[in-house]
Amino acid sequence: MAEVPEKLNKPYDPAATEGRTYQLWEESGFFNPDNLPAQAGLSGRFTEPFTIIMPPPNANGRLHAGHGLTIALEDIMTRYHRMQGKKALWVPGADHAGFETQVVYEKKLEKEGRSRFKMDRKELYDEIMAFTLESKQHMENDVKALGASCDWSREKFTLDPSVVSEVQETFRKLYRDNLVYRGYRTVNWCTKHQTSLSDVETETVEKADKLYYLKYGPFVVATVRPETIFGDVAVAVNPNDARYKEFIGKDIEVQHPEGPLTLKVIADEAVDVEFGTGALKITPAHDHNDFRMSETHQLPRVEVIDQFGKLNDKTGKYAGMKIAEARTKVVEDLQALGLVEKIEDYTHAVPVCYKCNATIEPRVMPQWFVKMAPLAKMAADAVRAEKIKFVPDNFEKVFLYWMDNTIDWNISRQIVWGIQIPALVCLSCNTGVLDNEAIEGSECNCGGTLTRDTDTFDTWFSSGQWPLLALGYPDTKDLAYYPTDVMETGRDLIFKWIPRMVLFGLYLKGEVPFRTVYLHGMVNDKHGKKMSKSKGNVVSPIELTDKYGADALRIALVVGNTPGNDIALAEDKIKGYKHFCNKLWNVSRFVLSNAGDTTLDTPRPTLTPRDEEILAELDKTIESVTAHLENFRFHLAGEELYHYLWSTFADVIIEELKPRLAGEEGESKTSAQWITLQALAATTKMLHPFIPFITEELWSLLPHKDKSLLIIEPWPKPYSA
RNA sequence: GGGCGAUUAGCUCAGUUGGUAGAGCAGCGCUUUUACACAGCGAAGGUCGGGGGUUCGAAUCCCUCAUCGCCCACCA
Repeated sequence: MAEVPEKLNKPYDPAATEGRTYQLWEESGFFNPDNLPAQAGLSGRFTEPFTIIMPPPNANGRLHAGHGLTIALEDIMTRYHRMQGKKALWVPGADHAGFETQVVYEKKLEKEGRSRFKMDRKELYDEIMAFTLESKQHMENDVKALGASCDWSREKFTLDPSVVSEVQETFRKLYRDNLVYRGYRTVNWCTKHQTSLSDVETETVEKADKLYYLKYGPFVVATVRPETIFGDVAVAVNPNDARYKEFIGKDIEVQHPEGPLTLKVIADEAVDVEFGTGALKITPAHDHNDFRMSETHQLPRVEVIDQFGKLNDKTGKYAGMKIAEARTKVVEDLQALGLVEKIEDYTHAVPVCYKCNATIEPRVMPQWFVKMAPLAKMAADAVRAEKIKFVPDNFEKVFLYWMDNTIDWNISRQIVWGIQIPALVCLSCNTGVLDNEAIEGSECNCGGTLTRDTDTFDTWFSSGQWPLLALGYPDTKDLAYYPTDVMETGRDLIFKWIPRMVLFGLYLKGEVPFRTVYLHGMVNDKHGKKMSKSKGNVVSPIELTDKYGADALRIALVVGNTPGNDIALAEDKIKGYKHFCNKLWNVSRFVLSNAGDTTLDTPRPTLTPRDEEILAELDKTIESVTAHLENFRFHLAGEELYHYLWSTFADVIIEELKPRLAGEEGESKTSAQWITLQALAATTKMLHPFIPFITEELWSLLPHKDKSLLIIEPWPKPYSA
């Protein structure tokens, strides 16, 4: 009788096993699809590609729980398809995460009593680079600790020289195709971080404010920002508003503490007759809507607030005051002049910086903008033509709504940490040209000087091209993996990231970047509350891995988690799945200690009718689990395996076969040994994508000659097939 | 103001095409007898948010109401 492997007599110890197993996998080279071997008796394996590009984690810290889910799901897909014989490629990456990393680093500088505004551009860049490269290593180790079977030989960093040059080349292409332009318009300005932000980098918060009704020439206007009165250039009314018809097109005189203003009365459909008094003061330099009206009606733009959120010298005695202070003072002075009719309480949504919650100030600046309409149409058309499938499918509607309602995308950031925009700009006339189409320092058509644009790209400009960049584009070596199969990421990126990848993929390569988008929900704390440092409820996936093993964490994250829905991650649940791993370990111990001379190579013996039933039940499980995995129902696949192993295999089959296994040598005993071994092997294989470490370890202990690593074992097929 | 999601056991959540409700944890009881005390087994626990409809049959499909949550939005 075969001896039970010594290892099985001790409880499974994830901490002692996982590192060694991961090393075994890496040494095998099988994470790299180029190395997947021909297998005896199996033709056609490892020829057809299956590709996932990993959303590159930010290289500015450790992984969080959401990353754990990402790794678990993508690894399940990659391992499943590899076992199914696909040439599976999962490309890892690291994101320099421009603004986000700069914010992280600024906090570090603040703690040290330093400030980026006092640092030389190069000095700051080099320091953040050193910090990022160090963080990147920690991040990569975390990804490995979770068991990710990704091809490290193909890892890409968003600041790799080849990536940088290709991102800049895309900008030049867009410029030549007239899809990017230098605009002078209001942008979302963060006064703390001293940079503009795209719309998706702002959040809106409810704010209790006051609505001031100001006597304004013959009108009364309602405003929450009386301090911008010095920048007013017009009064707008609705063309159909009978009350004001007589004033349209005329000039009026408006009083304020710094003297009278002469303003034009304009008519614009955008003015809501119902709101306030139906008359609106227009401040083009400090309000997005007003700016738009200034374009339609050719109005001047008078800036009265500077980049630090202080009133400038056009405001007379208010110059140098911060907005809040100036507002109080201006209202007092207007009241003294009898110009305030009434003040109402008013709650409205204001945009804030998504990192520091500072109120976003609309500010007129020269910046680069991507013309979105034609690109968005390509993306929307591709989705309408079902080139991309969404899981869950309701996200398709969200995507299309977004693509049908785009506004031009501001890609200039006034930060050093990122890819520099390859352009020269004229500070006199605000035009810009490509860096390779003019000489730095040369004269602009307007007589000004062309200087190097110091701005960097919005990080989503480079991330948006990631599926191609990660495959080494424009190098064609790996383009056979494009379009990729699945893009799996958090549902919060449906706006920030997914659309940009789709439109850049189509624009650069003429093909969608992925065939399926799988969106997972947010990983929240055990009460379903969002994890945040300030609440102190953040859990680290690595701490959980250290405590319960990566396997337990992975399967706990996946089972019970439906696509698109948030998950409440309780430590108890992970503990429960650690018990499950323990169960699998002990089932294996029992089966192996009773296997006798039977191995996985033993030909199928004569089975009893009951054995046939057992096999039929296993077949049903194989078919069902396979169908779930093919259709992105990972939570159901995991749950079904859980039930099969525990409630069926352990509780029923093993208990029932115990007498036969303990009985006399003979056909009945042999068939019982054969069937328990087969069921155990099939279950171990099917569980491998979910709990790769323990299953690889168990596989190494199963009696089977010419055994390879479990990661390239063929996926089980029904026995009746 | 729009859009989306949720409402199932004490808590957190599953339930793929409609066929007599499931998991983890908590609580209760039992058990170291061919695996499992880093436990196992068992019992208990739910009129599946309310109402209406379709159906032989509805947690599942349709309508409606209520409550909660998320996202988007140029009513100053």
